[in-house]
Amino acid sequence: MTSERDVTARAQIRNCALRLFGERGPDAVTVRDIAACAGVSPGLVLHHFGSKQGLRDAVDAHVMTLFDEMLAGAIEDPDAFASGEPQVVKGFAELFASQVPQDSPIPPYLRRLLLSGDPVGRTLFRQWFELSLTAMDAMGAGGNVRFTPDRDAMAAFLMVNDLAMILLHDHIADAIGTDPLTQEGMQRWAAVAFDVYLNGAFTKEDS
Amino acid sequence: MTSERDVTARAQIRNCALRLFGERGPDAVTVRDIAACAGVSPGLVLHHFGSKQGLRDAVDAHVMTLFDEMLAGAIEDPDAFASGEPQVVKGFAELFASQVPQDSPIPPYLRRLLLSGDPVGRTLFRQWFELSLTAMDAMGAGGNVRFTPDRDAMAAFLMVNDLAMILLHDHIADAIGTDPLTQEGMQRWAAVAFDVYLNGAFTKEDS
DNA sequence: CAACATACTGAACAGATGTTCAATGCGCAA
DNA sequence: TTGCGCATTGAACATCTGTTCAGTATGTTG
Repeated sequence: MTSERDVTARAQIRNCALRLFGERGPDAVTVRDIAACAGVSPGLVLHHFGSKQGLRDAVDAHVMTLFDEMLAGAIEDPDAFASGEPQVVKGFAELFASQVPQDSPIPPYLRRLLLSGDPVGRTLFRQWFELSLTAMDAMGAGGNVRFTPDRDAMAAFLMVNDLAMILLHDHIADAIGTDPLTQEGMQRWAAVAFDVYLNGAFTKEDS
Repeated sequence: MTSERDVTARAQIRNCALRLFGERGPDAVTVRDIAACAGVSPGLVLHHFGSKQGLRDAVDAHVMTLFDEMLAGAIEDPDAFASGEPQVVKGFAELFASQVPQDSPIPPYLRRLLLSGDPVGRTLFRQWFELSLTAMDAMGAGGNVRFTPDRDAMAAFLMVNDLAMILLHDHIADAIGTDPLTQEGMQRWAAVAFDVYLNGAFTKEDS
């Protein structure tokens, strides 16, 4: 009897919570809001998830699963890793642009996850940072990335630059007039990033 | 009769709201929380600011004023702008590290401002972006920054990389083991940024 | 058919929250 | 002193919110 799609009411509730939590923040969303969005009674939300906190945990777990699948799919993809291309540039940002639909609730939720200070976000960042380290090492072994004395800081720098595009993407779209999470916007952004990472941003007056 | 410092109760309330809003988000902070933090009664909060929304607006306005002063001071400072040094690198991030105390409530609040999607954050970003554009132009005229076909995207890229360090600074501190908003952490971070912006991050195999 | 498990509803409740308001204290001018 | 204006309090109120629960429907198993 679900109106929208052929998904269980439980999944419907979880999806609504994911979207609303991302848009307004969990504290500004009531159980009744979620129930109304999912077209069910408030009681059913608690019936399936025990409590609002339980629902938050379930949404967190679901998002982590989605990310895991996304990364796993990307790693298995022969075109993505271990090729001759510089991988940190077309890292998370391009992965997002290719895998995540236009109006996906994931980016807003990711924003909250990384900036709310909760342990789930910390775990996620840590996980991605480890991945960035190994990716950079692989690129270094392939001769694509310069040697640097501060390996950790360099990996963090490149990764954070990448993440920033996702976190600030609305502002960037406002500023440069193109949404960097669309295909063409990503090309424009990647062009600049590639240029800087290849040639730097400053002139060398001494060379 | 204020216990903490020699500030008016009104300012005390505003400061507490700023700190608590930044830490937990406005929706998770009650009027009673703020009153307790400021050592006053809940009624006084509403007496001074009309409503909770009024207090939020007042905090926003206060933060905007602080940023204006910070930027105005930096622009007037002969050592900061219009020198021969590359300015976008030691832009907002270093400005923050030098002007903002260790446990300042500003960074957490700035995070919420930029990522909550409200118009104040949008204004702030826009404002800083315009500043970045003029700064980059000045550097270009001075011969410090390379010519680039996509001026807007380049300025946005450099600025966003800088902002990211502030937004993600807890995560970065976790990952690399040094807080990039301290003096030594900033030096480490700036070293990497300077290196990349001067020499790039990739090797050129064709040169 | 009967018994049961499960999905689901909607009313009800206790506590929290934003807000109002009458009352109090206090400094200051007349 | 008297009176006025402002800061401040704390109780009270209406509403909202998370949660509980008794009850209904439906499909499944014996």
